[in-house]
Amino acid sequence: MAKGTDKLMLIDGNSIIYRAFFAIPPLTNSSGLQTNAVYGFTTMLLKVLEEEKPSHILVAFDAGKTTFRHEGYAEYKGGREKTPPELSQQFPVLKDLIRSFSISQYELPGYEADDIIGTLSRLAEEEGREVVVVSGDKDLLQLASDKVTVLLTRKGVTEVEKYAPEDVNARYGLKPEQIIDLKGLMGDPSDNIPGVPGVGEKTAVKLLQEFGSVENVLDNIPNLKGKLRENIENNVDNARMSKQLATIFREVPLDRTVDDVAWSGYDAASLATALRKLEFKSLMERLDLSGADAGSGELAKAEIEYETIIVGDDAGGWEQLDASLPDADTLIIEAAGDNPHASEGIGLAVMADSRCFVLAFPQLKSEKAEALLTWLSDPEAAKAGYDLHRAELVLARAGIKLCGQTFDVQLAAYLLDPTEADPSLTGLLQRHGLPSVASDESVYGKGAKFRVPPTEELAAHLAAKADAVRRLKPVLEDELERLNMSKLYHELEQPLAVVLAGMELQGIKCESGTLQELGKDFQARIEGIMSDIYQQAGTEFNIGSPKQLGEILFDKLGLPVIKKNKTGYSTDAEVLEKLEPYHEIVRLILHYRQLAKLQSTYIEGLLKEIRQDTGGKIHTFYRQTIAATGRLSSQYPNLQNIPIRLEEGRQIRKAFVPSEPGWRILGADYSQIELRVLAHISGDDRLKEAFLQEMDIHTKTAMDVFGVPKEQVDANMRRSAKAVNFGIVYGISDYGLSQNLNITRKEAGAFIEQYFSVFQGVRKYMDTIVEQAKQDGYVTTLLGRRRYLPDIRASNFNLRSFAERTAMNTPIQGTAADIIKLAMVRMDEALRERNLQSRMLLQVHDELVFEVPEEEFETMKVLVPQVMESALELDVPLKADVSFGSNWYEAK
DNA sequence: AGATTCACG
DNA sequence: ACGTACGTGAATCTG
Repeated sequence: MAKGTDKLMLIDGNSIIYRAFFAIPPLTNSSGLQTNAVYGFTTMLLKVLEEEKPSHILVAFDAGKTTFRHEGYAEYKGGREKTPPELSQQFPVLKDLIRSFSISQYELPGYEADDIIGTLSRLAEEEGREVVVVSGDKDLLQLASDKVTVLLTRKGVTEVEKYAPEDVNARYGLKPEQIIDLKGLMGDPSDNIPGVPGVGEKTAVKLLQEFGSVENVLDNIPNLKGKLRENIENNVDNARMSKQLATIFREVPLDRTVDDVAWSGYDAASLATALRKLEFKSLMERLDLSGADAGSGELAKAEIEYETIIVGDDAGGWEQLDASLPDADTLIIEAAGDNPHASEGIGLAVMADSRCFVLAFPQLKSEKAEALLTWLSDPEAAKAGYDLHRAELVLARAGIKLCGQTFDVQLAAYLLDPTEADPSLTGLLQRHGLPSVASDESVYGKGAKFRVPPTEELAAHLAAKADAVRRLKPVLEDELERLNMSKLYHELEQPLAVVLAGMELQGIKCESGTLQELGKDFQARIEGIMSDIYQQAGTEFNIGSPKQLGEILFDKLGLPVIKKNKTGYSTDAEVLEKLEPYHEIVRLILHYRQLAKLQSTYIEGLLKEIRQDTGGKIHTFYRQTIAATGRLSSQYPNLQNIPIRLEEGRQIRKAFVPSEPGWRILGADYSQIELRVLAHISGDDRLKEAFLQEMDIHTKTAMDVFGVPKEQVDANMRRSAKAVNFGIVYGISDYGLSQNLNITRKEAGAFIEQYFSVFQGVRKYMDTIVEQAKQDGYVTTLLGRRRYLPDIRASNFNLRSFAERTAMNTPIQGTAADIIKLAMVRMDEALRERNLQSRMLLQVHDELVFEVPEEEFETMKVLVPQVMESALELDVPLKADVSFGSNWYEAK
């Protein structure tokens, strides 16, 4: 869109969306979302953009329910119909769309959109700029001046009427600044502004033409007569107050300037994607965007703006590659298989300006690859890529150190929407309306059909990926900036990726002998229990088959059915525990299950993962882009769920030992990090006090909830309080708590009520966060990590309730994740700075595991908790407990 | 491939 | 009235 001369456009978002909602017949897109108000707003927006060609734009919104106007007059806007849910649903949709237009938006609690517009227009006027205000509300006419024009929507939203001061005069016979006097006299039923009864527009205008202002009218009451005089006499205060209410406040403390809202047009691709999602096809055509949208079916052919050069000992091209390396900035590493510690490299692509160099992976061994290896390992050579964490591991397995990772589109995309199910480059491109690349599956095949295609085809695919990274990078960087996550990305997640790769490559030593010994023991007991079970059942069957087990328990033995699932009887542990009193076999089955799990998942599973080539170590792979809350996850194998709760399983931890003689395992875990985070973000005084006094939090909760002194808290009370605390963190419901404590829903409800009456700040937080999620459509952590909750406004009770609990839980769990991630990055720095040999090996959500040489025991015992506790300053102290052991079992 | 079960925080 | 606790990964059975 052509850039206009210097002109600021200020749009009254609330007013226009309301108008549009009532003016446009209900439209619904295929996913059931009503979009009429967004559609109406957009058509209006396109029209005014085209006609006015502004250089700066801001859309202002009302924020929250109460404003400073309510302080003087609580009934302000009272008696209004509640905003229909079909409309309030559309607010977040509209706000997203405005973002896709790259247009600024602003709202500030306590002020209305009018006030924001009034203030920014004043600032612009003072700078001598031209201003256009767009609204459906004629109150805004008071802003008209020789610099400020007001566009009012007329029937519907697409037609607008232009008001310069002389137009205001022509229409009302008044000067713009008299509009507030007009309101003062005639009032405004829609805002519940009283005015003077019996005075409508005509009388008000007549009075103002004679006396000029409300104040002057009031001074001249003696000169009036009859009913009019009586009405005004009786409503002097009303008139004054009404005028005040109608006056736009032009001194709002904005943290934006006119320059901040500069607009240089929209990005066609982003807008196309957004409009396609909304199914606004006519608008896409009107803007000629169909071609800009990669997801539109008829795929826009990517204009190939780069040259693909195959490099290799047979193909040549080394000199050209070496000459281009100073300009190289994009790297793709392709490997076969999901586990990067056990994947063969296929190839790599390096992009420099308009040249993309592609090599088969083995070419890295060529003596001509020296310059390339230097580039890969050069921390000063910045590299963008896709899943560089994985790339670092694959390269490391080939003996090559990767440095200089500065931007990873997969990681960035995860921060922008951690719940997006499709993390592939192909999916990412589609969502951003960029030219697509072939899916890996279509190039390589899947499962048994996996094959590496001929060189030409492979090269084209890798080059297309490198090109895609290059296109995505600026788009994602902008989005991170806009959503205030740049710092989170560059200072936390990106450095963490490198720290994780280091931990994974280091690995943790695991003694196969210890596992095998345990396994023999488990095996003997499993066999014993199996024969007992067969005896009890009177027949042999597959105990591991829930179907066969169900038949034995419920059909043959006639035990009561507690719960059913899709496929038949449920036989999970919860059900079996309830069945224990009925038959001896139940206890045996529970024990069998427990041992079978240990044997298959932990003994056999871990044995398979021990690598001889790295000295009997296990190398997990932490995934940084999976968990919706910001937590890490661990795969191949999962080292975040090694047994601990039951003693039999806990023995497994004895196999995890230091990799050097004389070293020890150090475990450090945060104490109650989630409840401490809750104390901080809710600001609840009692909860904060509990942590400031370093009390046992569950005992303290029991004291407060049951209203008894410490001595009278028995084990059962503490257990209940503990369950309530868990429930609070998970987003509590009476049903969930009742299940956990095996009590009635009513009793659980009473517990919760009692808790909230004591911890009122927590109740307030829970209410506020859900409300905020409904308003914004997302929640955030302390570091600004964001999670969208599309179901928060669902009419389906289950979906909505789930989203509400998620809204309560995610800021807590996510902030705890932020904190330990920060601690890990700092810990890595601290180890380097001090030249320590100790190594950080594992992270288990609130725990870090290290291996430490003897001479560093004392240092680490102090350093680790110090770094963990100071990772982020909260209103309550963070606490980390440390312990040493000769294996992971003992470090408790 | 999807469901079930269970290990962890 | 509605019926779930929040977040993961792995093994196994089944259709």
